[in-house]
Amino acid sequence: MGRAQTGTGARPPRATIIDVAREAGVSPATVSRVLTGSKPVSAGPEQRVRAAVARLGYRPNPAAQGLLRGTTSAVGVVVPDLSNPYFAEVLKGVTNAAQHADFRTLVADTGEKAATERDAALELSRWADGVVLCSPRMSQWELTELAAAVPRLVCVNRLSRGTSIPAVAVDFEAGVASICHHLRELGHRRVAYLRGPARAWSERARQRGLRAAAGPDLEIVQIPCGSSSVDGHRAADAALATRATAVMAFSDYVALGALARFDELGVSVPDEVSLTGFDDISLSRLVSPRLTTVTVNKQDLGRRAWELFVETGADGEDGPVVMVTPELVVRASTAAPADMAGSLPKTAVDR
Amino acid sequence: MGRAQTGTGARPPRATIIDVAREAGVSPATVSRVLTGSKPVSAGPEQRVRAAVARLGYRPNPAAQGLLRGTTSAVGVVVPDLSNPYFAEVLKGVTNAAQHADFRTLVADTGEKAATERDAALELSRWADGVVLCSPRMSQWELTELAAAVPRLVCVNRLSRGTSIPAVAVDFEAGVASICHHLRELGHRRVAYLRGPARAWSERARQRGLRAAAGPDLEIVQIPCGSSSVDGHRAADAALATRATAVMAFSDYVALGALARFDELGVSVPDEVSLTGFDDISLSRLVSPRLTTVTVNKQDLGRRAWELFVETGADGEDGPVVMVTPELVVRASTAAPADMAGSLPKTAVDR
DNA sequence: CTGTTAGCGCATTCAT
DNA sequence: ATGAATGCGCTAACAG
Repeated sequence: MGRAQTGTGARPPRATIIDVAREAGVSPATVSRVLTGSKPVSAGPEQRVRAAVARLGYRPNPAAQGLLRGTTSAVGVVVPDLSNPYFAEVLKGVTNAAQHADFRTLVADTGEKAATERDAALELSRWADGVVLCSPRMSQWELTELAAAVPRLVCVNRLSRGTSIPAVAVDFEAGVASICHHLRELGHRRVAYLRGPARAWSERARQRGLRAAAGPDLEIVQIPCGSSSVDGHRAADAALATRATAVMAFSDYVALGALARFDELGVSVPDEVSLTGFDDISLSRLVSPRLTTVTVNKQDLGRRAWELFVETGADGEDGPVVMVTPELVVRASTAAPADMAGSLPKTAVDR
Repeated sequence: MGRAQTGTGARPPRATIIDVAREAGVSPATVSRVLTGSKPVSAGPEQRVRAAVARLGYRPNPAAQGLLRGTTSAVGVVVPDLSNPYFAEVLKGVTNAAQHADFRTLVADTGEKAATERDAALELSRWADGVVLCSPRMSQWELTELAAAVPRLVCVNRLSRGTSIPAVAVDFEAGVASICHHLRELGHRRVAYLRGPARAWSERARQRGLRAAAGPDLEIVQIPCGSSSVDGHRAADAALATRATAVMAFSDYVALGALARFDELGVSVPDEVSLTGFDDISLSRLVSPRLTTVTVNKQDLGRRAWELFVETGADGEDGPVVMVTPELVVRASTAAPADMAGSLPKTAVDR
């Protein structure tokens, strides 16, 4: 009973370094020296080794190398949800940087469940030299404990005071502040804020920005909401009911959901109500009206996490923290409140 | 010079199975037996081993296990672009299924460059037991050659006639046909098609669907376009210039770009022109008007790829091919052409 | 039921 | 400059 001649049928066993050595008429050690370049090898054997490697299609077994070197040349990335383009972008940033350094990327999706973050990180840490943890939802206490068990743990969008976990994070506080500033300049005095998950570190940071920006000339009304577009869709009515002239969403996703609801309701944006997002996902400039938001380069976030990962390996000293300041991008979803139409000069912005 | 007491400062060396054995007062083999459950172990030693494992926080070294077993319990996934939520979703599907089977996922991003696909797959194949290749752009010839070098290669959205590469793919042909049918039912007779990348397998499949659907009562005008939203934005004017009453986009992304352009132009959808997408990305139901498209469960695609991956390991016989038929979802971006308004009964659909 | 031995594939000693 | 020997951490095959 013969096997198919093409495709996956007959598969020759993988060549080992011994096969190559035999084929080239040298010792395994010489093959290794040629491949790693660790010690000089004279031209003759070198050529024969290279030829044998090519002929056999030999590639060293990473597991064996890892076992010997005690290092894997791999980095783990734990994300709450790969369906969320935000995390997919961060992952891409890490992966690209890692590939550049000849590192592999292992990925785990926790399905937004804080309970599985720990196990996922622990598991990946056995396969990789370290782990990048994106927006971990676990408690501060768990995180600290995890950092003790995982070599080279780097956080994205989660800062931990008192511990030395390296982290790169968006300055949500500053982002929220710039949105508030923008809305106040337009003349808004009462803004509804569509809250994200209460336990999220980024939400708490936003709250700090809100507290700093609130004052006699800017009232913030908090609306429980969530982080998805359907959350935004659901919370839109409550936001409208507050009689606020502007709605500030936790994220672009939430804003887009709210926008869809406003559209269903026949509420015009920005004529009747202004709307802002956060993150500047690609679709925010495609919807109508184009969304005013705050922009952050997610791939860059991932790239910086990689850099931290590399640095951390070097010393293992106190965890450096990189803050990335997002930038306000004013588009068409914000305008002066209806009762002030014409009382302010038109702003010349990216419309 | 003391190290920091918290966080990443002092790190004890990883415990090995020998440490555990010593700690429990047994031999390494017994520890292994307790952990793998390969052979029975009496209660006393078992308890001591478990306690020692917990105390030392021991976890077996996967590299060593892999070396011994000749298998890695990992699967590689190669995608053209992680920024594209389509691929991120497929990746999530694979990852979730893999995690369920206690497999790790390695990911590589080729940056849409066909030239790097081969290397990425080859590289991952050394670290994993096999590779899932998403929408490979490489030539048929390269793909066949790659399949011979990579154990357990599975393709997503790329069928190869003549070879036995297992694959799961969306039935683009049927999807396009159902859109054509829908538009013809509405009364459209002239449709502009915004073409995807000419070399893409999925585009060629769409063309087959188009050829089958075209006829005396349905003319298809081809417009070179691309696969991104900016491509759609750019090609929108040309589509309008054809005087077609409906525009059929290669994908939802392209459609969203075109929609944004129509909005800028003041062209009303669907009153002046109907518009359709393909894929049903989450934002298609949030834009205004909500996009008529064809839906496919991308995570399911990934899950099925995983299943194929598992099956392939079992026999290694001829590659099974799974076709996933997408479903038309009619929303608000399609209607009867303007010159036929009122001449057809309103369709009762998801508006 | 348990301990001892050997070897997975490789890089790195140490000899030559 | 090269070859032979050693061991990374683990599990499977033997012995007891």
